[in-house]
Amino acid sequence: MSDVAMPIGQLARSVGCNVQTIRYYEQIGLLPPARRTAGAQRRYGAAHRQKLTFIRHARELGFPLPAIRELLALVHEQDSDCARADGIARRQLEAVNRRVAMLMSLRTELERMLMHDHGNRIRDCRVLATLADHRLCIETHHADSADS
Amino acid sequence: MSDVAMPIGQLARSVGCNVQTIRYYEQIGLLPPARRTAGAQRRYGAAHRQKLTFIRHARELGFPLPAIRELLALVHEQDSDCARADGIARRQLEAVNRRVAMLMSLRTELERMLMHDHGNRIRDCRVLATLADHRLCIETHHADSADS
DNA sequence: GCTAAAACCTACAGTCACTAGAGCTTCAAG
DNA sequence: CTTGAAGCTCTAGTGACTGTAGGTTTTAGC
Repeated sequence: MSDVAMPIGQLARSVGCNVQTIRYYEQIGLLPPARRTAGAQRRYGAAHRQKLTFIRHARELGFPLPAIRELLALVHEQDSDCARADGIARRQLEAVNRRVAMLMSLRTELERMLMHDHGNRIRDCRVLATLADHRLCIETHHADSADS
Repeated sequence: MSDVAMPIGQLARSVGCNVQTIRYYEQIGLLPPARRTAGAQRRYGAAHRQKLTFIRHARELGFPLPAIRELLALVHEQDSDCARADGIARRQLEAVNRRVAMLMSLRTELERMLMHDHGNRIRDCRVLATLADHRLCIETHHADSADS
């Protein structure tokens, strides 16, 4: 894995994403354009790999691309205030908390559906009955924009 | 909320989704086409509302539309086996479990990032440092197809 | 130097489950 | 009969990629 003049496929393997994703990031301006060989193939160095690692890690943590763009910009303002990065992370944490809470209640509901399903004919199927009638739910689990 | 000859907006309000969504469901064949007035406006009855309620509830529980299509088909086979509906719900439960597990570890990671952030200049920012270097994470939190 | 295969390139379409908008028509109340 | 809300179709856009077609470049072996 030589850092110097890496082709795109090698970079992709080394950070664990796929090739199209890298080209996509370049296309939307998240990654700076790579330098090219005479035959117009992309070649990457250490700087690009670091940036891509940062992006992929943030994506794994669920940050949306606009937030990542902002975070990347912050990295370059070494002397500016950290509060903005903290704010972005905090908002992300809140979003994660909302999603966890909702998923937990969905899980409860699904487990309840499955546990109480004693009929083996459709007409006695608790799963289908529950889906057909919201009143059979204990908890409320309304998606409030925390779906994605 | 008279059940007879409801226009689309009223149906939408009564199940808590929006109008375009209903038209979309009809377009992709998830809801049967509504009957129309002379002026080609859709009018719905109780059967449509029940079906739509079922669909929306399943969506709130995170079922993807193809799974819902299958569940809807099962409802009409009153005498067939319940196992298929159970299987669908069980797969959905597993997906929810995977997502919860991942989100919990993301939350831990985000909390850790925020808790340890004592520098107020970017160069000491734990949030940015963690994103830049995966080795600063305790837990692994790699998204394995449980992202959406 | 030559060949073959792997890897690369661009450009565009598709995914999922909607959402938004333009531009027009119909309905229901007064 | 008028008016304004609500309806209609059609098309495009969202986010974050993924997949495909059809062509070019690179690289390894001989």
